Amino acid sequence: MAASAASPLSELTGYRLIKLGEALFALAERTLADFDIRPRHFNVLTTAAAQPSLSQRQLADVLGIDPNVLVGVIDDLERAGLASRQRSPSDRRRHVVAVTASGKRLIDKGSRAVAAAEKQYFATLNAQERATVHAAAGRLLGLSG
Amino acid sequence: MAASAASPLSELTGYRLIKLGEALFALAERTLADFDIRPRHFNVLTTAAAQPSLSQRQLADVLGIDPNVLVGVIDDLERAGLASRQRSPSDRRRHVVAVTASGKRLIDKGSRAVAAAEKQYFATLNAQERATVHAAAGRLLGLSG
DNA sequence: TATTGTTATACTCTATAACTATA
DNA sequence: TATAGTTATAGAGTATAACAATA
Repeated sequence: MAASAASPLSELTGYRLIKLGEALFALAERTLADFDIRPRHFNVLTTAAAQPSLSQRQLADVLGIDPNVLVGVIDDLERAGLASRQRSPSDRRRHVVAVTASGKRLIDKGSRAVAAAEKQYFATLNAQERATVHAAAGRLLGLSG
Repeated sequence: MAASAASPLSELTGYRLIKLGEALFALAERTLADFDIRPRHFNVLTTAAAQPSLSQRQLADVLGIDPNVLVGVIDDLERAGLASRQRSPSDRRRHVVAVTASGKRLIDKGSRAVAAAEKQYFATLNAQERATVHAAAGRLLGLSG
């Protein structure tokens, strides 16, 4: 039993999942570092690409991050040539975030790399275990899929 | 499918588990706030209680936190009367962390509260799903249990 | 000289609230 | 006046390295 070599809390499922989340975030960070992009930036980029009509405010709402944080992230993405701001003609207060061709290529490459890293990380789980974890996490998070 | 209402990354198991970990950390924070203690402090306290002979350095190693951070945590625990530092007679450089009776009572109450909060949080999972998630997380983290 | 605990420092991240420009 | 984006500021958290006491 691990309780003598680690925290007694590691017998709690919630504690394990907190640690697992931290480990997976670190894995994402390492994996995406090969493409000079951080997880949050990659998340913003893929979401903007999937929903090209979103304003910064809507993007911030969808991703659950503060609008002022998004400013810096999009600054970085613009500087790297991965996305660009475009004023909405109908409401000139709004900035619609457009992903460049370079940004889309990075999404493709990054997604493949992250999926491969995940597959390796979860290699000790069989197909059924992995499906259960995936579905259970989705249900607990209130995702419809 | 959730992809149109959230990040496309939410189809990745790793992304879901990162978000799940964040949600569970927030749940632990809210639950333990009733006892005026934070998750990290509770973790240090329970580990020190389970292994009374550990020095601060060993405690830091076991919990994977920096020794300088542990200083502040133990300061807080001492101030709250939950633990106390005791110099090791055999090596006067070392501080062994002793948990007080009050600290042990808090461990009992806090553990019950956290377990109850978890049980409710995982209520939508059946017994087998929950067992699979628990075991899978343990295996991925390299726990022996 | 090496190690334990502590302190000091700087850096990152985040949260809040002003500020501008548009509506 | 209200909202979108931006900027400024302060606070929390963390990481690194210097430091005093002990080995």
